Amino acid sequence: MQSVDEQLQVITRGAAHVEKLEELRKKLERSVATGKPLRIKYGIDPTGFDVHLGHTVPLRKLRQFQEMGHTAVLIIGTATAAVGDPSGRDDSRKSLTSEQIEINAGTYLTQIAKVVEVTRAEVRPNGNWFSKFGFAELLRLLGKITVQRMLERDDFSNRIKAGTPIYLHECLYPLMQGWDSVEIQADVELGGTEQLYNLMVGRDLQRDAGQEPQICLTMPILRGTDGAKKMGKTAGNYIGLAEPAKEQFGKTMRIPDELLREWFTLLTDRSEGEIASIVAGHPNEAKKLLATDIVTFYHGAEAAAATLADWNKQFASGGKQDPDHIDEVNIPTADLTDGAMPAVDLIVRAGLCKSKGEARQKITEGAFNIGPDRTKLTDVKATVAMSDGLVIRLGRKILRVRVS
RNA sequence: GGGUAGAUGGCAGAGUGGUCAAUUGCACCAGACUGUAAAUCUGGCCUCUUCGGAGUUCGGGGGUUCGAAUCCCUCUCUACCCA
Repeated sequence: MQSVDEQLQVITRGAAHVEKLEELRKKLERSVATGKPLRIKYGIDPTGFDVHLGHTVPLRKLRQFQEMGHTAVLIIGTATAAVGDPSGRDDSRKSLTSEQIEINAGTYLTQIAKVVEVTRAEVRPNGNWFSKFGFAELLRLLGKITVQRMLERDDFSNRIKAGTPIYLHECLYPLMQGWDSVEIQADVELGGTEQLYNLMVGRDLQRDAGQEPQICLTMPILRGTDGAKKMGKTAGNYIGLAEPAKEQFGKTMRIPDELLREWFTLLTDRSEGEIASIVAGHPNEAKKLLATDIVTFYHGAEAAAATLADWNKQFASGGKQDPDHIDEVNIPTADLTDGAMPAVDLIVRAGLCKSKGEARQKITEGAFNIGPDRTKLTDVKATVAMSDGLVIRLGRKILRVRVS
């Protein structure tokens, strides 16, 4: 096991806040002395299907704890998902049915496994204890916190000001999350900065239950590909762990330059000094490196190299070439007339445009071209002579047609 | 329980009987420029179209009218105020 100072250095890298650092040091000292690992809690609510890079910020931290020999405790919020976390929200969450939650929980775990060693972690659905929770226990839990304290948090006071509703059950959420900490006897809980309130409730409840309060370790919120909003499903600015290498790479290349440092810090293990020198260089090169790092992590070094090669081939200044790996679309011969097809139909069939009208517009704009010499079609009524393997392009999208 | 104000395209938000497929902003897509970044400019952004138009839209349902997003009835939902 590494020394306390070494561990502290790893733990605090990239972290936003540690509550409290001194207590953490004590816990680590004891752990090193006794050889007993700390219990590191991280909770995730299965509210959707995609785990994205934003989630990986605390997850990566959890992995680092694992690498140092501590125990990761993953709380799957099967019970809390039904309530919905009000943190950082300006409206209430839609509650999910238990079937949805069940399905989501499964897909979440397989995705999380890309970051954390799930097989070595304790996985605890919090429905396990909340389903047995009695009304008397609930009342006792509710008695631990005042309405004033609940309402003073920013999320709620903003919503009160804005006039958006706050439902009573949402107030239950922090208590439930805090109770999870008691159930699993957490030493440290990880979360985004917006989680601080919820994490602190855990401390209170643990103290109340006669346990040593957990350390609250918050990580900065990762901004999404737009560089403005928090990465999330609703904002549509996220990169999913399950996305293909090409998508992850391309999306990373399109992030604003200002995001580079933040992303390097929170999404890679590179040292601060290394990051500083990378960011000082040309942003385009820095982004390629970042994109390669990310793709390597989720798809392996080989895939990353291939994706980078494709990228360079397609976009490197000078000759524009087609990448080696192009997605394919199948067109049955039966749909062709004399071996040809109207360009407009082809574009829609290939999924490059949503409607024929849009396809016409794009053709007029000169966005559509085909074949090895990039013949630009500008006539809305043009037909395309179809041959197997024909490459069609619309803007930055590129597809190979398979005729069968 | 009583009262008031609302529900318009992905979001915000105009429109209050015909000139409304619905101003505008954001987001989004494409073109030019570039580093497929940003910024900027241009075009587009319900569907179909023989490019003349045509068809379905303004919470749901029903009605008035030659004609409704706009008026009436009703249902559903939401916020605010009073209790």
